[in-house]
Amino acid sequence: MGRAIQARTLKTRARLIDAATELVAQSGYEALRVEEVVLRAGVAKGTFFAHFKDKDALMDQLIGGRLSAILDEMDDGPVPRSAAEVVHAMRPLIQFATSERYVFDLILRHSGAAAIEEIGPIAQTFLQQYEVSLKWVQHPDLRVRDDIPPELVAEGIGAFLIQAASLQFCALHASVSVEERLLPYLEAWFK
Amino acid sequence: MGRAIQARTLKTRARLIDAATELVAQSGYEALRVEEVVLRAGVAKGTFFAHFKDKDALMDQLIGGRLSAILDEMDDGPVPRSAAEVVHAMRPLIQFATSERYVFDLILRHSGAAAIEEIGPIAQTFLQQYEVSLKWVQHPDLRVRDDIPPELVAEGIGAFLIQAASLQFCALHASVSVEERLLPYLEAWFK
DNA sequence: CGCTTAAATTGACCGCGGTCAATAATTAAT
DNA sequence: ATTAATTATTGACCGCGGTCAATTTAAGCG
Repeated sequence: MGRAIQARTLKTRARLIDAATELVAQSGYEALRVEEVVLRAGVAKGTFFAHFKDKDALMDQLIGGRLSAILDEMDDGPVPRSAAEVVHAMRPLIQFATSERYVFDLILRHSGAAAIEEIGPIAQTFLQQYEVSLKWVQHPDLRVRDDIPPELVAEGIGAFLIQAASLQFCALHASVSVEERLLPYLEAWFK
Repeated sequence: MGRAIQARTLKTRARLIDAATELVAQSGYEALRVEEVVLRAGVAKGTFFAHFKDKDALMDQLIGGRLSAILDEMDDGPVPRSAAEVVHAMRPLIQFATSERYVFDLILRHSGAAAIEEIGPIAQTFLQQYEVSLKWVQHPDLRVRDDIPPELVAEGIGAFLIQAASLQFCALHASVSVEERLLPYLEAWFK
């Protein structure tokens, strides 16, 4: 057993995250530089890497936090009653995930974890999305096909979310909005 | 109007690609270093970037080439007659795409193009996959649901391929093989 | 052949993520 | 308080992708 975490450690960690959050608010995720974070936080570069395995680990936390908050709001809201309402309810999620190409790529890259103990904030949100979707799909107000198990439908919604979002960045499909693209996919699950 | 391309240019380009291909065969895609490629090709570092916009552009070509060759073979083979046969026919594609985490991430990152004139080799293969899938789905031997348009089913197969492949890298789902995971998704499209 | 002009090549240099041995600050025990 | 053992912090340094002004090579022309 090691010792308890020092108060200093938590303070430094908070300063790093605050600095990063401010910089992201200013110039977005892609433009974030570790050197600028430590400069603003008033610590040395090495300190950053004592707190985060790498730059991606910080991003995982920042972006995972936002995603989780959005999913919490989705979960608190009313259960959608049609494919169109599902798409509408998922708008904030898609909006954020596709706000920057860099963000979307990072989400994909962190969607799975190599080991159970390594599951990070973003990977968590994929489970969260599955659970919210499953809850909706199992609700009687939402009339889903009864010849496909609800678990599969919930997983399928996740797959289509990714598909719709990734097509967002594709010039061939840029004319159609994410919502319009997602709708026909989802309608295939409904009766 | 510029001048014609020099023979020297083509030779240098070929030497770079050959060197890269050999190095990948030796140690995989992730371990590839631009410095090693130019060393083996016998050119300066700057020359590499005169031929490829960045390292990713080389990877796009190497990986896109392999994917395209695999899809050509899929297209030449017989049309699968069931969900299980579809999964089996797609095995080589999944196999290669999930051979390295780095490869899969790169494929995702290049799946869409920011502008029409920028569509690279990997983005091309997504169209190719769609066309092969559509051909299968429209073939009378494969009995697909008739209440969903074939174009949507073809797109859906692409989405499920990505989903199944990405779960491959997730510890929570590592026990199930990609083929086993893909099958129930596809069966939802069949009658 | 020279001469001009465009294209290809070079390698020193930069930006930035990430490492690590040395140092400083904390804690626990005597 | 003093000491010993942990933990946190530091910043010089490295690896590697990518840039660019300078140089070399080749193509087009009289």
